[in-house]
Amino acid sequence: MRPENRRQVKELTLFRAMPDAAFDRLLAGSFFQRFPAHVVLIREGDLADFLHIVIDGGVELFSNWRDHETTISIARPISTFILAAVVKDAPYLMSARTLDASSILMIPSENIRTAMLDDSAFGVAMVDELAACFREIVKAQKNLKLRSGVERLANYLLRLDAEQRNDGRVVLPFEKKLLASLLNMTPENLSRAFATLKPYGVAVSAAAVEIANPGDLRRFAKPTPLIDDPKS
Amino acid sequence: MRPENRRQVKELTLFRAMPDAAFDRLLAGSFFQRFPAHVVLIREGDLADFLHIVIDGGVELFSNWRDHETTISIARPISTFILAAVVKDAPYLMSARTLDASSILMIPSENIRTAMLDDSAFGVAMVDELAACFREIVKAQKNLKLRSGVERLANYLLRLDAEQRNDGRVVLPFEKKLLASLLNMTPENLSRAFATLKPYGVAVSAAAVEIANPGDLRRFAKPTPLIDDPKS
DNA sequence: ACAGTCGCTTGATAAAAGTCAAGCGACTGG
DNA sequence: CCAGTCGCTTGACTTTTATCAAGCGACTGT
Repeated sequence: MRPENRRQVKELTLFRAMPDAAFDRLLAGSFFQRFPAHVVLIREGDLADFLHIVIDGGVELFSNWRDHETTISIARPISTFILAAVVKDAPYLMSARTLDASSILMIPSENIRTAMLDDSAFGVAMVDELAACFREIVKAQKNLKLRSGVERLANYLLRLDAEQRNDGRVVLPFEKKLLASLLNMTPENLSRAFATLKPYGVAVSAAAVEIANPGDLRRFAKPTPLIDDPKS
Repeated sequence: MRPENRRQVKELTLFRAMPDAAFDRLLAGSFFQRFPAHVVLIREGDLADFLHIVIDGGVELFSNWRDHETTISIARPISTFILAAVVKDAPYLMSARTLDASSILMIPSENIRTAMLDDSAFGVAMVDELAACFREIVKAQKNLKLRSGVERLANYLLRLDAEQRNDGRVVLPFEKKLLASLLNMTPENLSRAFATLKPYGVAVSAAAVEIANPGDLRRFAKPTPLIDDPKS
């Protein structure tokens, strides 16, 4: 791991308040590793030996049941994933695979748990992180239960537009197939959902999406901070 | 609040390790209140002033968007709810209403946050609680995204059967209307879902459900600990 | 006792989402 | 260069789910 990466990780709210020496102890026995795209990092049901942190690239968290598979979320740098399994010392509930070539830092679960007991500020940071994760997934749950597929897509596009701030020109950050799985629809259905949004000024060509008039789309999508605002 | 109630709350994993004096400080400024059925305790979007704990009765956590409403979860004694909003000092993401006549203990958010800073063992307990909540809702998400309505019902019945341990005789703990909302279907559809399960030995009469042969239902429902086991 | 409401069920119908099949264009490896 | 694969789209069709309407029985308040 390059010193710059160490610095980036240390900047996470989770570790920011930690004394340098404690952070070094935390990292003892960690691995920093580069993986190619589409490598499975974690299989659901396995025991949570390591806390994972995406330093570079991207990771898909997904799950299977019978012959179905669904994407739960996408982890982008710099962020942790599967924190909850680590603190509970329990089996992972989700699998994880790299989206692109990615750098991953793996910290032994044991280190996290002991650091938490030693350092109450770190405990507080963990509480904060877990609460944030919980709220994210509650929003995802509401999104899923209260909205139709087309509505989920419309609101997703508005979020991208807000993130990318490029005046209605949005580029999808990954394959449509994956987007479909994240939004809980089939790829065929996603295609049709884009077509449905055409009258609201949405034009797609490959990964580039143009939102002619965000106001129109907004009136259709009816976003609310209690579902769509990443903070809050 | 009766001394017995205090003892029950103190028994929660969240508070168990806390010294008695600290627990008293935590409860300073708390309210213990009885509410009739169907009273709204919390409105989503409001600021999280209090941590709520169900001492008796039951509470439905739900959410609205446009003209839709959905149940996110049910809180039964003795348990906390909306913990995440409290620690983030953020708006509630869900509304809450009593299901039956209920006793609720309300602890000022501020007390929780200061207790967390003062007492690192309490911080650890909070981490544990939040991680458990997170894992619960991840399972709910998988349940929702990977299974059909009938499959969700079948697995729900199996869980009730395991909880109630009454040899295939199960009693639904609340109205079918609410169950439908929890399972993300309409009441009409829930009726039909019960009918669909008839060939697998499921017979309904009002709130009483008889599972003639749990093995049959199990083969249909294909439960997995990674979705259906409340612990794990 | 009675009208009124409410929870639940059933049937008919409509809308949403999934499946199957085909085709197109981009990339990939021999 | 070419065959093969893969992501994506479109069309036809099926299945699932929601909506609308009606009816039944239990409970409620007058």
